[in-house]
Amino acid sequence: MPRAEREARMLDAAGTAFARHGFHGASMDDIAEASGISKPMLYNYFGSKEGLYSEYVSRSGRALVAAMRDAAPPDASAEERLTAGISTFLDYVDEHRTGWQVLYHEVAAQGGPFAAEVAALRSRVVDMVARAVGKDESSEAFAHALVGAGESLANWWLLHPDVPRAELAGLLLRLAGFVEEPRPRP
Amino acid sequence: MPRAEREARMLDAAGTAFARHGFHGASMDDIAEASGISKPMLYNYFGSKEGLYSEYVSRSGRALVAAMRDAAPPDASAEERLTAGISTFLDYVDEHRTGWQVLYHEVAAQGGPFAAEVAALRSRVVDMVARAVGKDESSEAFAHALVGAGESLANWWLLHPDVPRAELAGLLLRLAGFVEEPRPRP
Amino acid sequence: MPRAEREARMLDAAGTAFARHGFHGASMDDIAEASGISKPMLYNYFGSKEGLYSEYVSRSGRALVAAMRDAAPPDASAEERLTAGISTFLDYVDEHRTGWQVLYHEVAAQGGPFAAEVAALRSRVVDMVARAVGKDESSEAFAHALVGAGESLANWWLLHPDVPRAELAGLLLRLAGFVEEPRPRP
Amino acid sequence: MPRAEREARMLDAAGTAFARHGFHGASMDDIAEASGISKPMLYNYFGSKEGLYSEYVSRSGRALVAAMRDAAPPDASAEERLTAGISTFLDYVDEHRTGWQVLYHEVAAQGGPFAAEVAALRSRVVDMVARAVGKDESSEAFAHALVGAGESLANWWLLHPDVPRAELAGLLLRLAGFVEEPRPRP
DNA sequence: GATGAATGAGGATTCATTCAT
DNA sequence: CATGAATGAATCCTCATTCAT
Repeated sequence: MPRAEREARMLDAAGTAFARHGFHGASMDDIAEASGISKPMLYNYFGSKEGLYSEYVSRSGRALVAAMRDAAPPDASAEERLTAGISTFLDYVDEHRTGWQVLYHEVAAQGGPFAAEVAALRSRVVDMVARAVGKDESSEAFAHALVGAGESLANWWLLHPDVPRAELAGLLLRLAGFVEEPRPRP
Repeated sequence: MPRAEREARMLDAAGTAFARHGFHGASMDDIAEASGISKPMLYNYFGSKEGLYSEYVSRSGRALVAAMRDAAPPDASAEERLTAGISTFLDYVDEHRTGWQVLYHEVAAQGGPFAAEVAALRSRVVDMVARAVGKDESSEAFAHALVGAGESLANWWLLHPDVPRAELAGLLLRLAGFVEEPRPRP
Repeated sequence: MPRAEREARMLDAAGTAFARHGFHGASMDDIAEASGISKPMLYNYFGSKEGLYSEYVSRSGRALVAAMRDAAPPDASAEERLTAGISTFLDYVDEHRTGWQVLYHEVAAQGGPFAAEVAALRSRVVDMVARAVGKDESSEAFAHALVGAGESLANWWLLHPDVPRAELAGLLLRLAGFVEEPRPRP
Repeated sequence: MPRAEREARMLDAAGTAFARHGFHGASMDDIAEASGISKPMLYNYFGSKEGLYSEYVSRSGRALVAAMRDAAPPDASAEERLTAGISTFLDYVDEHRTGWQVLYHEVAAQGGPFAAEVAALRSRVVDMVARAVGKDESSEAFAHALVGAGESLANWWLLHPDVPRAELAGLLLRLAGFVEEPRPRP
């Protein structure tokens, strides 16, 4: 079996276990068994449980950020870039459910040993959003709010899969201020 | 030492440990030592590690929801209620940092044995928000997005304590659609 | 509450717990709760768990041996004494089921810390039997066998309470050699 | 070290500990240390303390019953079969002292979670004896008495090893009714 | 005298990690 | 390389025992 495939299988099994039970709850025994590869190989490839987790989180996060960054051509308008980013984000969540769960969990675990890396990745997303929505002084806070809204909405969507993706994207765009008509003051 | 104080100390130490290491990562030994009370007492008061965690989460969550519900008089307008709720939420996060961390962490752990209770509490917040922002069909999704925005913003604020609370509240209100002037289309 | 009654209640609860769960399996907490008397009292009266157990075993054993010794007048014949002893023994087992269970359990635990006392009590029973069945050289072994037969039969009887007591007594007497007609060689 | 030998060592140490302290009193720590094998191996091989105990009891019991069943050729007479069974039983007790102690102890612990299996094994012995001594209505009780006599005698013999085995066997046979001359009525 | 409340010590069990083959 | 087999170090939990009131 080629090295790359072995690695992929291990990471796959690890992701499933981490998503289901969390870092502490998942056991190396289970991961080894689920991947069909012996425990010493896990250690040979990833050094430790932390190494394995870190690698999984890191890959998932990089994949998400890269996809969002490449979602729109560099010369696109702010609105186009935001639209493409939102769409790509929702695609990612839909297609990499376990990866997303682990990532989001780590976002929430603010102080842990892996939080730094995830925080850095999330910062890049926030920056993208901030650049797209404008440059005034409060845009960083605003971007944080928008990213949180997107995360929450994505999680809600996983429980309500019938809601069409476009509706969610529209909602987020409206939140971001890209609206035909403002919500009238009640 | 009166029974209530002992209990408070244990819950305090437990909260800190859970916030820092998560449920699995925190050990009853450490909690006992940090609270200055012996392990058997933890079991006498809370029955098990799960019981202790559950009690901590439960209290924190109830306190938050109750505070938000009572934030505005019943005859207040939607905007007033939302404003008061946001303000109360930010107060809570500011004053009960560890409680908030544990709660938010549990929001992210979507499948665990305690998630149900936290999910129920969060639902009540979402409902409050949904009622405040209107009744159209997409308001549930919209409310989820707003709540996520608030959570994310609160976490960001904890890292940037100099930002005045009013600014955050204004931002969230604007997101909710209560704005003097819509963001102009760029 | 008079001291004697308190003691009796504690011993009663202890006997039940010991019979049901064994020495190690029974907990002082349970015994205290079952007797309706607080744990410190148990320690005040019996010093330790071992003390409590020992006292219970000791009383039960002494009661059994005393009853058997006094079962027949001193001038009775061997057969009469044996008959009376067997009958008394069966009475005891029937009426003090828990005491008997604990005693027999201790007989079987040959090496434990309480075995010595129980062994001494049992020796006295064996001696009585030995004196009753005769004085030839093998009578000690023979008496041991008879006592074991009685114990086993008593336990069997507890599971088959419909068998009349007289039948068991007859069987044991026949085993002891006091028979009208010997079992014919098949 | 081959797997079988490791297992044997663990069972050996377990037997000693269980015979000396009983199920509850024996600790897995002690068993592991006595066997020179680490605790996790005990769990790997036997699953739990109960599993270990159960396996030890089960093996000991099966060995005893099998030996007794195969002690005589199938076409032997009742007396021959009984003689052979008694002899085999005494051999077993002599050669597997700890196994016997644990088994006998479990016979006395009438209600525990392992009692059922031991009771079933003992029943088979009782049945063998019942078949050997005849078929009248009281033979079950009689067989129970005889088996108890054998057990008690065996225990006595362990404390008096100088008594020749044949003497004990003769005594038991005589009790069973296979005698040249009945004990004369005193 | 009597008890609610407290704890030190230890028990069963699991897990990340590492060799010997 | 690859793995079956092994373990040191925790972890959760319980229990006999003792104070302070």
